[in-house]
Amino acid sequence: MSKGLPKRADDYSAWYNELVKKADLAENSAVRGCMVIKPYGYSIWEKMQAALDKMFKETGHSNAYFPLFIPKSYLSREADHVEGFAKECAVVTHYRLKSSDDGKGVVVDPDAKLEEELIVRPTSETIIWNTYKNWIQSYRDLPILVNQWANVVRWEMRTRFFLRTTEFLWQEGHTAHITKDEAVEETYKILNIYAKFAEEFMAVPVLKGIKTETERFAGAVDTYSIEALMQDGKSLQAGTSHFLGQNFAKAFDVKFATKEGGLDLVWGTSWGVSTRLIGGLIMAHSDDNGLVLPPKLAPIQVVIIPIIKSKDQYALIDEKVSGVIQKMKARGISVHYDNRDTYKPGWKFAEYELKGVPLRLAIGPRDLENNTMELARRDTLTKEIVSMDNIDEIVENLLNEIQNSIFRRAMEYREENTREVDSYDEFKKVLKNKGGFVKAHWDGTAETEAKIKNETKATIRCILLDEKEEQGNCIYSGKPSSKKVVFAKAY
RNA sequence: CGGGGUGUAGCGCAGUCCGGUUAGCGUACCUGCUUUGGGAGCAGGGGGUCGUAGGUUCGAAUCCUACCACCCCGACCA
Repeated sequence: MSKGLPKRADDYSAWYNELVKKADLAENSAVRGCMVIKPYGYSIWEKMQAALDKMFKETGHSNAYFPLFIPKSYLSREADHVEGFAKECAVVTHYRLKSSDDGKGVVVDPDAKLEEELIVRPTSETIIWNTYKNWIQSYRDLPILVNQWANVVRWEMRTRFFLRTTEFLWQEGHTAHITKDEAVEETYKILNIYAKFAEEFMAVPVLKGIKTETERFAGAVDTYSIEALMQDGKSLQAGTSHFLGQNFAKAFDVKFATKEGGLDLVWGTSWGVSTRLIGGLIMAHSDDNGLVLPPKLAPIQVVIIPIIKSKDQYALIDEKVSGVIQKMKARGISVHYDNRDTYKPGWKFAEYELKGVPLRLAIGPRDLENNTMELARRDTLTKEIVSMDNIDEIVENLLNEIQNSIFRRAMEYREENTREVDSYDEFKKVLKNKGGFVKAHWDGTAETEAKIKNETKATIRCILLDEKEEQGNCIYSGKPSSKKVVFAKAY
């Protein structure tokens, strides 16, 4: 048990907050609602970025960068869009400070008022479509497949590390296409990339589905999402992909000359995942001892800890370890040798468990005699003695095994916590006692959705893309329904 | 923005009700020695605008007033 880390069963929320801080992922900053992502946490983000960026590039996308500031008037060009974001925008009104009259500080210079206020981007559709207007004249300019890695600001009432902060980091893709079909296909393509990333790298199983009108992105025609189940039975929207139709093309007058000599509006998509994924990663796998990280995203995959009885053993252990490190590095394994003599082995064991390092190797006098090392798995907390000769191979295989194993465990958890219900009583009972995903018939109206939300806190997370047709009746209104939808309490 | 709570050493807290030595404890930090296969032991040491500003008093962490910040629960949201 980690020192001072609350238990999940006692207080899930406190467990999460303390874990983020104790594992050195992030801390609160002097700025309300904004966090400092510390080096260990940021290196997880860098691993995520690297994997996603590669997948985007492989599917023909390029990175670019658009301004942090958006003229206020741009935001209101698309009616739904501005309505969706207006309540959470930071606004820049002035461009200069001056010394205050008492000489002790600075004040906003009233003479430096901006003619048009600037919005700190909550998302970049407007500035980007305003730019695309200039990039697109002909069908020959299409498609445009651009992504940007950026920060955005959404002024939130209440914030939580990674899951919801005022400023956060993300990638936002913005594409423009000749045809509707091509744009829709792009939307699905990205959704599949997100799902693949979540499952193969994060080891988090996700549902792929389409959002209801209520949950749809402001300005989109359709919003698709991946939804992941956390250990407390709540769902996390982990990524979204939007089919924008011609909404932003209309708002910003983005037209192209067709092959046939006509003039058509461009079709668009946008899609994003954020540092929220780190929150999901933590909540999906970690336990009362600390983080459990999947090897593919762990900043350190293997830590080696020497155990020394007398100082003259250092040299011998260092020599043995350096050979092991060379072999592992040759296989592309990231390994850290912690030979600090300022901490005891037991302290280090606990520390690296807290930080979720997937594998730990210990080497002491007994191992020197036997040419072995002690190998400990973070996910199962099991230990075994292995030979040093082929340790690189053992470690490589075991890292793969851990990656698969924690995915299987998360998948089993999700399966155990996905239930189908046919009555509202049953629905409420499951949500109250167990949580998780609850599949039920819904009449398709926003009114019913809102009432269920008010009464149970559960929302429709998505309608699964591969949901089977099945005649039934809405659990709330009794009206006919052709498909079940997925409900859950959500972050 | 409503309701509740908390501000005292890097972190976690006691002391506040009922004003009175030099503001204390745990942990972390520094030095030394002994230690090292699951968060070491002993000894010594450093570190404080008691959230801010005003007031009451011979005397304020403690009482009064105002303000500020943060946390939790709601409403809003990736």
